[in-house]
Parts: sequence; C-alpha cells; structure tokens
Amino acid sequence: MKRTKIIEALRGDAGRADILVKGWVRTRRDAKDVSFLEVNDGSCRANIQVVADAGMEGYSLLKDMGVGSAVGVRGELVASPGKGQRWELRAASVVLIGAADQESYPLQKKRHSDEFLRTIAHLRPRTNKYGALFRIRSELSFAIHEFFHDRGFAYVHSPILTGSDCEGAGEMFRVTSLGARETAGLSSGERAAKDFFGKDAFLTVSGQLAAEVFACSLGDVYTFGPTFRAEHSDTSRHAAEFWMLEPEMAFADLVDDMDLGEALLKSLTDAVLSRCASDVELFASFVDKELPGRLVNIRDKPFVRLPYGEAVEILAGCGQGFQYPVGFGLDLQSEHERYLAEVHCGCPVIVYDYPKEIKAFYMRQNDDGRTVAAMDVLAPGIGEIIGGSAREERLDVLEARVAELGLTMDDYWWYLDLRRFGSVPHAGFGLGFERLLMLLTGITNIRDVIPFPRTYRHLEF
RNA sequence: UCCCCGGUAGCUCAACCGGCAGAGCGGGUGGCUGUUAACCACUAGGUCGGGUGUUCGAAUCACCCCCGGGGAGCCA
Repeated sequence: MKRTKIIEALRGDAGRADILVKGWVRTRRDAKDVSFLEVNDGSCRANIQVVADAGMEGYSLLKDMGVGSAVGVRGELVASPGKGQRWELRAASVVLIGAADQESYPLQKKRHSDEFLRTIAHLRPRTNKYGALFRIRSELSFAIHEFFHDRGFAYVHSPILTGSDCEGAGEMFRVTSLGARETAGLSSGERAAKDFFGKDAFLTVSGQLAAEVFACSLGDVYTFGPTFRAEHSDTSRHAAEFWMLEPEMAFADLVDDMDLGEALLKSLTDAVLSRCASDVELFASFVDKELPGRLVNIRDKPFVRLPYGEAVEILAGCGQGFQYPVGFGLDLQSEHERYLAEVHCGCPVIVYDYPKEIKAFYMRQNDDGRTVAAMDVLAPGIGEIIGGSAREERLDVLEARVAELGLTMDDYWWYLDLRRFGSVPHAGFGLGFERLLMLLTGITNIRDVIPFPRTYRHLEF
C-alpha cells in the first residue's frame, strides 16, 4: 500500500477508510488501554494524532515507539473527538520501521536552544522550528525560479571553480589536488604549474561576471547558487559558504535594477506569506512577534528611494548619536543603514548613487564625475539585503577606472571583450539568500537558516 | 582581528558575602478508561569547560587557555 503524506491526509474534508502513514514519533501519551502517538513526516508542520487501542495489531511494539523512532501506521482517518486536531488516525496496525534509543536520542519534546541544535545539525530538521524553516527555504528557492521564469529570464549556471583570483569580492578559497609532499620546496609559481589546471584555482565568490556575459547574449538572466568567502568574519550574518542570487539585465539602467529588486522582494514575500502560512505562524509565535506585520509591510508598501547624498543629510541632521561619523564619501555603517530602514522610513529603503570611492570598479560612473550608479536595498532588522549597480559598459571609462585603481585586467580580457563588441548598458544585483531567509523568518543567526553551516573554524557534518 | 557576556546532570537553568551539588524537563520502573509539549509515584544520573594559584576550605576569588553566544569591522 502506498503511503499517504500527512499534509495530504489532513487536508481533506472527509474521513478515509484505510490509509498508510509513515513518519517519526514526536511524542507518545499512554493511558491504560490506549496510546496516542504524534507522528510527523516533514510534509507539513502539523503532526497526525494516531490513536492505538490495546489489542490492535502490533500494540506490543508501542513501548519501543519512543520519541524519534520511525513508524508506519495503517488505519482509518476519522474526525477527532478530542480538542486540538480535526482528524486523527485510528490505527488498525502499526509497524516499527526504525527504533530510537530513548536514553541517547538527543531531541526531547521540550524546546531546545538554537546553540544546542547547531551541534546536532543532522537531527534539527526534525524539530518544528527547523522543519518549518527548511520547508520555507525550499519554497523560497522555487519562488525565485518562478519569478524569473515568469519574466523571461534565463537561468545561467555560473561556474563554482574559477581561475581568476580577483572576482572582486573578498578573500577566496584556493582549490588544489596536490598534497603537501608534492608541493614541498616548490615556489608558488611552480606549484600552480604542477596543479590540476596548470594554474591556481579558486572557489567562486560571485557569479556576476558570468551573468554579465550571458546578459549580453540572452538578454535577461540570473544565477542562483553557492558562493564562497574565506574571510575571517565571525558574526551571525556571515558564512564561508552561502547562496547568492544574481540577476543581470541587458539594455537596462539603475532604475530598472531598482524596480526589479523591489518587485522580487515583494513577490518572494508574498509567496512565503501565501504558501507557508502555517510555518510563518510558527515563527511569529516563537521567534519574532512582529514578523507578520513586517512581511505585509514589505509586500504592500512601496520602498523608499533615496540618493546617497540625501541619506547622508538625513543621518547628519537627525540628531541621533551615531558611533561612526556621517559624511559624503564615507560608507554607511550598520547603525546608519538600520536607522534609515527602521526609524526614518519604517520599510525597506533603496539608497542609490554612491560615491565612486566606496564602490567597485565595474559600476557605471554618473555624469557628475563623483558618483556611480549603484544601489543597496536596506531592510529593517537586517541591513543590506541587495547590492547592485548599472555596469560600466564604456570601454574607455572602464579601462581608465581600472588604471586609476591600480588593478590589472589581464585575466579578464573576455570581460573587456563584452565592451568591445556590441556593448550595451546593463545592470544587475546580488541578493544573499540566507539573509533573505533571515528577513522573512525573523531568525537572527545565519547558521540557523542553512542546512549545514560552514563558518570560520567550523566544518561539521 | 577587536569589545562585551557566558560555560554547573542528556537539555534549560539555580546555588546570596568562599562553607554538604539543586530544580524542571528528558531517561528508567510502576500506575492511570480519550490524551494534547498529558498526569501521579518512585528511581538512576555530576571531572561544576581545562589548568595554575590564593585559602583551613573554591562551582564561587585571581591569572592563563579552550569552547559557545552577542556586537563591531568587512560584506552578501
């Protein structure tokens, strides 16, 4: 007999004579001649209540069906006479699929701390909170593909391995197939020549350059995949491996870029609100009481758009005592970003036209000669959630900027070729997927929104 | 890398000014005629993160180290 998923069993409007449910026991309550099993199979937040009467086939197995054990239950789905659930499964027979030793099973019925659950990342998805979280993560990934697919964007698989050591966004992990013995005594150049690719190889820090290439051929594209940073950042918002979404549009300017970013965030927020209502409710109850209001706010209220110069004036004149100085040419600090989003605007805010000194070389220079067409979306509680720009498509301007900064583009002849042959204005942005999840769930530590977090000094599981 | 807070039973935490190591939950055993993170009774369970020092006496005070958390910088 085929198993019925619990989400399916609980969704109907009628009882069912004979179904088979499989899942893990969340708790068991025994009375003298009847036992109640709460079984969860991960398909939804809700458990199904199994009622097992003495004398039922397999009743003697019940004593081994403790918390965490895997069971199969066949029986009749009937309206529940008890409070707390609409349907229950009146068991005709039960089987023990996989026992869980009660003395050593680490999950208890009661709430655990996030810190403890991180030490058992292989079991934490079996808890209500992490089950809900990882269902949302999955739904959100799907919603991203839907959003772009509906708009005619092509999904580009940017490479994970790269031979370029300055994609422009931080420290990189070097990849090698050589052991210590094979490299002993070699210079770095000799070592690179002997290595797998005949040159140094790294894990990518961004798919942007590949996205630009494909935008300048397929038009509208996006990349969505893992990226890697070897920075020694040890904070609740940084991981060494994280997922990044990077759309890129040809024939587009900064306004198009901002429009896309705002539409994307609104669409994804709506998707989570409408498709994961029960899971969102869990986060509203146990993680962040203000979550539903914040999500509705993101979905419904137009984002404020603020030129960097105005943002600086607001910060300088607001009377707030900031720890770091405010002034044109200085980068916005966390405290400034949060003031703008949380206090001044009360909703996500897009700051744009930043001084060129504090932004990357590839960003398109504005006519004022001192700013670039860059934009950051700052979200309440999180800070920067999106960072993007129009790209410098004018070869001479780009080369001048590269020279000015003392960079070398030797490895990027192909990137410059985009500006040599049929160059077009184009724009895009990067969105940190984990940070988006934090924004949409209220979870405050990045290690708790990724299945197996990789952070500085931590590589478990 | 810097600043702050913490580490006591499997988990979450108490232990006041230095004086016998505690509770709830979880586990085990037994009980209970429909329970809702059930309930009742009994019970097992400790290198007080590690080291050094001060003291008649250290979970408690001092110093060093390890680990965890929060914040900052950098960023996504």
